[in-house]
Amino acid sequence: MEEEASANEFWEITELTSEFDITARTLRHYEEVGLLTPRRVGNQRLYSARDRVRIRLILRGRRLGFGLPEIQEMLDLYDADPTEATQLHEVIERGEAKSQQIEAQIEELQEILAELQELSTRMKHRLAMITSREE
Amino acid sequence: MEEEASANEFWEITELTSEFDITARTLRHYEEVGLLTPRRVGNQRLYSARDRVRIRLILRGRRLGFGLPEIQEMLDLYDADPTEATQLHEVIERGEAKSQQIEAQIEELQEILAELQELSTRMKHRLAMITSREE
DNA sequence: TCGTGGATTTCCGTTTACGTCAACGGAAGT
DNA sequence: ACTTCCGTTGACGTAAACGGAAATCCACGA
Repeated sequence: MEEEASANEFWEITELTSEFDITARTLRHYEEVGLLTPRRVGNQRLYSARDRVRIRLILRGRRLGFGLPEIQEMLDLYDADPTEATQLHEVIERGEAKSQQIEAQIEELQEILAELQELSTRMKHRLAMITSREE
Repeated sequence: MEEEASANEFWEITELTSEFDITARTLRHYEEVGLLTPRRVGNQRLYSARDRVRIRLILRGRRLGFGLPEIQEMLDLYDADPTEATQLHEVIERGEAKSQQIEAQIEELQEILAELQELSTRMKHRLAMITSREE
């Protein structure tokens, strides 16, 4: 009975490094560039649930080849809470721009996928020819 | 009447730089790492139609965030012309592995897309609220 | 009080994918 | 012959995204 109170609201850095399989250096780097802003107790970092969500989003973006500034933009979109109409317009515009970009990206990936699958079926046919001839 | 014969079989480097909007350095770099192997006339590079196809594929891969070694792998798959059954198996395996990886990538992109679109509709609703209240 | 283990800061190193000179070459027009 | 215009080969520079080592800090238990 020492810290069970307030139900694990925060996480230390090493907990997250093992959970997400990244290094502490990486988390500190994300902080350096402004992607994360964990609380401090003394000089020790404590990450909130929101931070964890953001980490998940960042890593997904990285897997997909996005750069950190680009990921920052997308996080900004999620965070946006505009009250004025003009600001709302702006956020909607940027969101739809990103959407279109991602749609294009999906289409290009689907092209590659189709080509790979066609390749695969060609090779399978060829394999069938060979093995039948070899009997 | 000086070079119309054999119908523009090859391209010089600057033709390609303007066509694909990349620098000569980039093309030479792709050659350094083995992605391209243009012919030489003297020490001047001449790119074939096949080279142009590869350049297109390379640039598409780059847009999608793939690294050059990864692009090399995919080009190797397209180039593969295996005759032995074991080699065929290998190519098929690698091709299907890449396919699965790309499918996963597409799914993650679709998640992002869905989130962005949801965000957009939320913002549009909010905008509608505001503007109607302001009349 | 000491040490020990974990966290932090600082700073230099590394990889990838080119950018950017510098120096030179060869063909083409004049 | 001279300039002009690509083109070439080094060789070094650079931005992004961390890696890794060294030195420091610091709470906690024996």
